[in-house]
Amino acid sequence: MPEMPEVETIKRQLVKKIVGKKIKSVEVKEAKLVNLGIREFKKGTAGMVIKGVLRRAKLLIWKLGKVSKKSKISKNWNLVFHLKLTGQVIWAGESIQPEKSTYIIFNLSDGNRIFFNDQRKFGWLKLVDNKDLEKMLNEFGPEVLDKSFTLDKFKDLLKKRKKSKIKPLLMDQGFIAGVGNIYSQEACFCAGVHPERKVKDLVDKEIGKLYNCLKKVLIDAVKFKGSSVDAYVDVYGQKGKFVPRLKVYGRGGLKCYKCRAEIRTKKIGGRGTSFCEKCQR
DNA sequence: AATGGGACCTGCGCGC
DNA sequence: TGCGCGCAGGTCCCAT
Repeated sequence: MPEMPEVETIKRQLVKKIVGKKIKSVEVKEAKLVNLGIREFKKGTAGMVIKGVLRRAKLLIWKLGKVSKKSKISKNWNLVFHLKLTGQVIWAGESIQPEKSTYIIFNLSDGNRIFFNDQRKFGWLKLVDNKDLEKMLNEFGPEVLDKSFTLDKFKDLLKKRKKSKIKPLLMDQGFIAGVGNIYSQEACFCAGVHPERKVKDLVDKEIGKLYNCLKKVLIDAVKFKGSSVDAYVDVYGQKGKFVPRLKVYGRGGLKCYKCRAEIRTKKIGGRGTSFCEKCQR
């Protein structure tokens, strides 16, 4: 399912393909996936130029602008995507056809198209102005790979959440942004920290390890274009290559790569969580 | 403040 | 073969 590395992969690919392109028309086949009425949504997106593509947390953001006759930007909108569990953003040239789960189609004026697919229909697209976008983005904690996210910053944030279990906390988007069920488990394994450890019981050395591991895991996952569990594919329909490198996620009942003990799976904070009881204390 | 449960969806794998 | 069931997970909302 798409977490930061998957959305980042999509963003990087889209930057190369659609920035500067104009949206000629938009088709919406499932009204509940967009925040406005279909007519309004189309009105706000068709005719706009894609000025940029960004990512924040697990959100994909298209900066839209309309160029007036005097070639001044008259209106600025932002199209925000959340892929949730099964959303896909597909770059379709002329030969790739929509499928059952293709609910939104952007027809670009160069003849190419972008599909938004979502087999479970949990994902959404919201057209918002700059002010609403800012409000939306302010709800998130820091980006793990941002240079402002220092070890001291991480420690400060942890001080406010002493009673939390560490693994669900890492998935809390208001705490830090972009980490979901896969990479929180991987970071805990990498740091040798049991996912149910309370923040207040973590010693400095463990916090340091968690900090380094969070970054390492995310950097590596981006490098391998994410993990294709569930429906995730990149803009070209290609699977991410990180799954074979996952150490605990999805490995319940298998042997720990480090100590050969059996990986356990347990519900923690309502989410399936795999870990090695021997390596993670 | 933190946790637990349900809701939203649909495809898949399991057991019979 | 086919059916029904439970499960999966990101996020929000409500309750304890």
